[in-house]
Amino acid sequence: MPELPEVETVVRDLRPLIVGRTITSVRVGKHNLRAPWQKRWSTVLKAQRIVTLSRRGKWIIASLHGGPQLLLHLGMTGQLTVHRSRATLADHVHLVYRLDDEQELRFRDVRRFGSATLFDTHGSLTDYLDARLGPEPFGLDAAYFRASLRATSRCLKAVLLDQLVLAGVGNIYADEACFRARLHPGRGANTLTTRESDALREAIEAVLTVAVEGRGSTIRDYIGGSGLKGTFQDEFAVYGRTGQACVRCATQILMERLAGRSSHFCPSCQQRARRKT
DNA sequence: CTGTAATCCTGCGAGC
DNA sequence: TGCTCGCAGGATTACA
Repeated sequence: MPELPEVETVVRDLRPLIVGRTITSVRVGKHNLRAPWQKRWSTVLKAQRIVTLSRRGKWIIASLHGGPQLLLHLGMTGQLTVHRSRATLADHVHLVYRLDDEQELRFRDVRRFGSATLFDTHGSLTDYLDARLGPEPFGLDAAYFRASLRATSRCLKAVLLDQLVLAGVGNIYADEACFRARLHPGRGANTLTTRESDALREAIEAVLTVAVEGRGSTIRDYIGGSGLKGTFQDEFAVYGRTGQACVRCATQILMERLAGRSSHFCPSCQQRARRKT
């Protein structure tokens, strides 16, 4: 599923297509997403102009003129794309927002782990996200990140996936960041030196930046808001490359289950303990 | 506080 | 061809 670079791409793609448009009607499919769609939300949204579209972590926020905010999460297989109203409806489309220009914003999600929720007042959405998300990874405060790592014995992989520590990193970019920082994802977070912690923070920012530039990664389902696939999957150093040669030293990439997720790393470049020479 | 597993779903590839 | 199994970009909860 979409992690920060994919969600950012969706938002950037959709902005010119839907900001300034007015929702004329909402259609709901027969299956619920993660959060059941409340009937009254359709009424609230009707005749509302979309004023801004933004991203926070892996969440998408559409702010409407009257004040309500639509909060969307793509889960593992969510797709958010604009189509002409007359275009045929694909399978697994669960929400359709008709716009005032003969177009529709469609939320397709095969596995239905995604969600769409409406918040009536600005405050409640902020509270909802603040309770779940730490700071954005770009321009992250170095002291904060060091302190966050020092404060826990959990392994790096678990910490990077923890949205309260850092918002937006998922399974792919956690592995890619660890590789770039030459750190084993199983390392205890509180065993890192200051230098290592800083290297990891920089690696996260670097990999996310390049991934955004590449419009994210498409492994199977992901597409941007314009329907285009991402390209960063072609630049993976470790993710999904189990058994293949490390791009840096040619050692075979290993896969290990950490924090309940497949974790890929080079056993030579990313050693769990410092090598005794 | 940790880690682990299960839950919500559908689809796809591997192996038999 | 068809079956079963395991696995998949996430978030949340229960439990040892």
